Amino acid sequence: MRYAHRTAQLDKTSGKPSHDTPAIQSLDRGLAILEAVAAASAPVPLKQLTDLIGIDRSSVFRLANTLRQRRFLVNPKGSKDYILGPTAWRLSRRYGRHVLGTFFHHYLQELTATLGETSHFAVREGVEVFFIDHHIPAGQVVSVAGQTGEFAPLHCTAHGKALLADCDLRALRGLVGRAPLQVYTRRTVKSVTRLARVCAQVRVDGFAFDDGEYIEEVGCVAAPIRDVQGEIVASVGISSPVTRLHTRGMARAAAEVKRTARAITASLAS
Amino acid sequence: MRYAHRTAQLDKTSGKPSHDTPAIQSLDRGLAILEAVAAASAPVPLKQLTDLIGIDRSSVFRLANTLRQRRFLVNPKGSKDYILGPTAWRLSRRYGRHVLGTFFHHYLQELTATLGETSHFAVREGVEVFFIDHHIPAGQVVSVAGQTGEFAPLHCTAHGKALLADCDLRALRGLVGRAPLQVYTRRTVKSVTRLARVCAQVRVDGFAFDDGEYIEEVGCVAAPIRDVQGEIVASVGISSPVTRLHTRGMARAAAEVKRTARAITASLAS
DNA sequence: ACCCGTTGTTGCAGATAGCGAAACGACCGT
DNA sequence: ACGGTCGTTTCGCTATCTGCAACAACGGGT
Repeated sequence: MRYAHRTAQLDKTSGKPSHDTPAIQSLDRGLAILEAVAAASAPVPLKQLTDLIGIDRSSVFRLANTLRQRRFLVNPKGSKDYILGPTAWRLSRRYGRHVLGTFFHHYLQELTATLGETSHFAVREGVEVFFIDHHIPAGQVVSVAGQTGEFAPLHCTAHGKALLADCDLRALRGLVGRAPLQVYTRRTVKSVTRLARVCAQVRVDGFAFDDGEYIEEVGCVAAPIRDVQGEIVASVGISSPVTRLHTRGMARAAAEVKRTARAITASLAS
Repeated sequence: MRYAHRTAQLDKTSGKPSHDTPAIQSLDRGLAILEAVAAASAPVPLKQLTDLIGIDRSSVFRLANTLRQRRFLVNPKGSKDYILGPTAWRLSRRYGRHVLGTFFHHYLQELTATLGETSHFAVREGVEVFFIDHHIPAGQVVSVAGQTGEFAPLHCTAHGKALLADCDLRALRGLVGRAPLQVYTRRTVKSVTRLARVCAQVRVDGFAFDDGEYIEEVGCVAAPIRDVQGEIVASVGISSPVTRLHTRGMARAAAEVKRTARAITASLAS
């Protein structure tokens, strides 16, 4: 097949051909690539795109590369294959808000209200944490910025550790490889075995925390959200300046975050 | 500002400039337009895009037009302004699946399982129904195709009427204008006043139906989903070949759909 | 009603920017 | 080590995009 099913220029309501302003070739092709990646269920190698849309590999490469620069596409952990990137997500935020926002955002609101800190939802996207929604406290002088649409590493963030909670050493190795973990601050967990122990602890505690392991000044508490089968599908948590997290004690935050996670998990089971 | 904040070629993890394959200009510009529209909260006129990205009107027009042909952008009811289209939505649904899918899709599964018909979620997007998820029955010889990512009119679909249920005559006039309603089949509701009466009935019954008012052969039953404040935020329903809907009786379908809607509404309140 | 400014749309010709071919290089399996 | 596959880069040609400018469709003011 040539490059994808262009909806044949028909005005849906009337059937008359809409005036034929010719398409911009490279944009059109680029969008075809984007759709192809979106349609695929697994990371897509360049080759596959090439014979899917039927033009030269070099062109496909450059188009895909442009999409990557704008983060419509990304390569999972340095692989050459393509998956959808955060910008693609941002597109949806208007719709996404309608839905996801309407349905779950109030959990973030409540969490932020009771704790006075920025709260987030996150999911695991390949080997990274991906933030899908946030809520920022009103009238708080200093607070952590929202991160919706951003990626963060798994091994040194509370969300990441919450999302990894069910992993054992083998699973972790499979995910992050054998290489030593990227170090961001003096507190960053360096070894995978250590990380595995942390995960075990998260399973016990029901929450994970990050004490400036990723960004020196920022601490975080997060808990896993599970679906009906008990699988971890997302995480909810709060971010705070480390100092404040210490002084006010993380205990209360942990309790509230866990409560929220449980509430959401429960609402999924109904 | 020139056309948007390109993420300056930095490989996030290492800070080294990623190998500088130059971007495809037209694709890059097209994506800039897409992002601009996504970022905006209201329909965007061409002019605005033009001075936002700082190139000639004609180019912007042709780029935007290409985006429209692929339905990344659409013009709300014949206006010249741009909003995000269904394709953009489909992209995000890949993420959306992770979330929304995991969280609510099972309601559709159950509904489809008990009734043996295609089920949908929809939201109101401007003056149209927008389908955000669906589930198709397995092993059913004839069933209605899924419509995720598609638009449909409000006044002659079950979903539309469910979404409008709380509207009175004034509200309806504000939404659809004074013009007579577009007629699709002999059954289509033609007048706004009539529509208002139907809405009142929906409020009483707790569900809406469409007896081939939009597409001759397709019938549909839908019920509104409400958020904590009681506002209608979405709808859930099933589509069926009209004949089957008649013979099997719509009563059972209505009951099940209402039950599902109530369950979701309840899960939002928790 | 007329005009004028603004904004959307189409034609055109020139030049740029995108294209394919081919060379290069990285990687894998045998 | 070698051959094959796939990703990346170079290069020169020309198809394709672009900007200009004319045209058309509004809309608001007088």
